[in-house]
Amino acid sequence: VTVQVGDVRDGVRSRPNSTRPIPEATVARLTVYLRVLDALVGEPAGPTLPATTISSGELARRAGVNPAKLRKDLSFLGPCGIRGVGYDVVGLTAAVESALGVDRVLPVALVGVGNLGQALAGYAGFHTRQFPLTALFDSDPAKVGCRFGDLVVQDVGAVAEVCRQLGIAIGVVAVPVVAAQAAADALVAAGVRSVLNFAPLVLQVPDSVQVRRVDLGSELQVLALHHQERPAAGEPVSARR
Amino acid sequence: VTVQVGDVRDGVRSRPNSTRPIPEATVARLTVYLRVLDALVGEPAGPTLPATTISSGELARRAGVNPAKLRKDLSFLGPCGIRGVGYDVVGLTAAVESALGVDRVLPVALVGVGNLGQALAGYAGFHTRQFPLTALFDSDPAKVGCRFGDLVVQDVGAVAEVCRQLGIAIGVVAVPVVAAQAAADALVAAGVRSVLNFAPLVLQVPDSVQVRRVDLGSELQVLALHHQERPAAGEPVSARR
DNA sequence: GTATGTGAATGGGTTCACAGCC
DNA sequence: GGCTGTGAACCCATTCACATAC
Repeated sequence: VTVQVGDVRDGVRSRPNSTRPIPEATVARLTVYLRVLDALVGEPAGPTLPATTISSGELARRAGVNPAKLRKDLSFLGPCGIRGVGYDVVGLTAAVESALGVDRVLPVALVGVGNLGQALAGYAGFHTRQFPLTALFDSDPAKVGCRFGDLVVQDVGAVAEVCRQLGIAIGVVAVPVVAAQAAADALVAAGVRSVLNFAPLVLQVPDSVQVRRVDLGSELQVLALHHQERPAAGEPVSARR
Repeated sequence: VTVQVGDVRDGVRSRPNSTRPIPEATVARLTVYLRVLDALVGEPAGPTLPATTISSGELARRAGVNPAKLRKDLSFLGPCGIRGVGYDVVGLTAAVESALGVDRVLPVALVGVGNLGQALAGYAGFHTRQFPLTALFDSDPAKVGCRFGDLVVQDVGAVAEVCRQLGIAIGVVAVPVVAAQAAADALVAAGVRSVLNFAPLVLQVPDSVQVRRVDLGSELQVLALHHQERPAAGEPVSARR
């Protein structure tokens, strides 16, 4: 099943597509469900059989979401469960993978092989079949030429040319703040249209390029705000009404 | 980026008296505005004066959002601009900081000092005045006892006791998947009510604990899905300014 | 004239509740 | 009996447009 999502950005709305578009928020959660499903098949399956099927309630619990929300999310893939029973684990996994388009191979380039860059390179979920890490760049002459795994670090000045040659689809920016915009510019010049930015600033890119930000500081601050609003630890939340 | 488990359903509602509740989505963007504002004061200010004031349009452009959205967001802080002029940079900075409660000091503990953990420890925005990195833990006997900066790595078995003693408010989980749930359990046992999780799985915690997930794999997959939906690079790379 | 602040309108996402199927 | 799938209601969030203030 090839699910196609409508253009999110342009004002060309009101285009009742043949296939329903998958909402933004649902896409984000589908990746979570996939994580949970993958973990499921790896499980010893406990006392029972290898748990060939799972209910929306159980899957929702493991994914940390509301069961109704989960069912609604999965409904965008078309009917993929069995009423009165649940979802077939391998079948559902396949359906979600298909919706997310895991068959597409998107070569990744990493700009910045400092602490963070090296950590990312070794991170589980990176360097998979879908996202082969294909090029490394750094501006530090001491790092250029070094090998990490089977890749050699190249100078950041070569980003545009090399990425274009290798057909890089996704660029990961893991350089210090001061170098981040230049790195993004180089990726854009190379025709990269998807960027994952770990530097704590907002990259300026053309509309045709999508950027996702991962910002530790922001995450901490959001946690902090909720922290002080929560009731002190210890007692049930129902304490004060 | 943000999957949050736990009780967030009515946001900031529990405080009828003080400021109006700030919507979830707005809080996330306030941290971005703060980033942009901080970058502004550090700027040489170009040909003009040190730019003591800034318009919603300019600030929105730098933050990558719609001007109307930005004004609506700021309106939750109460009137803080000057009509016909714009926002005073230092005044606005103070207002946003106040809304985010940057005066609250929340000690942070880091569980897992592998590649990722070390990268995080050195990350800008970590180890600030608001979020002092106060304890390090790892399960690897080779790492226990090592010093990073002015901290000594302790065994992960000591998490509960040490975190409680130090009054740790936020725990960061940067261990491999297999060890993540145990790490979270230890943090929860220590009374930590806010967790930032970098392991690619959904942590199971009580409702009284909030978790934010940062998952590289999920980010890549979301990028990937949008990637294939976008039109191939066709339009001119119009100036980003 | 210019730019903020904000009700009102619009759109998207979540939750509910129940119909439909096993 | 149990569980999925989904319209409908509800709620949050974005955008619009203009009154308001400088």
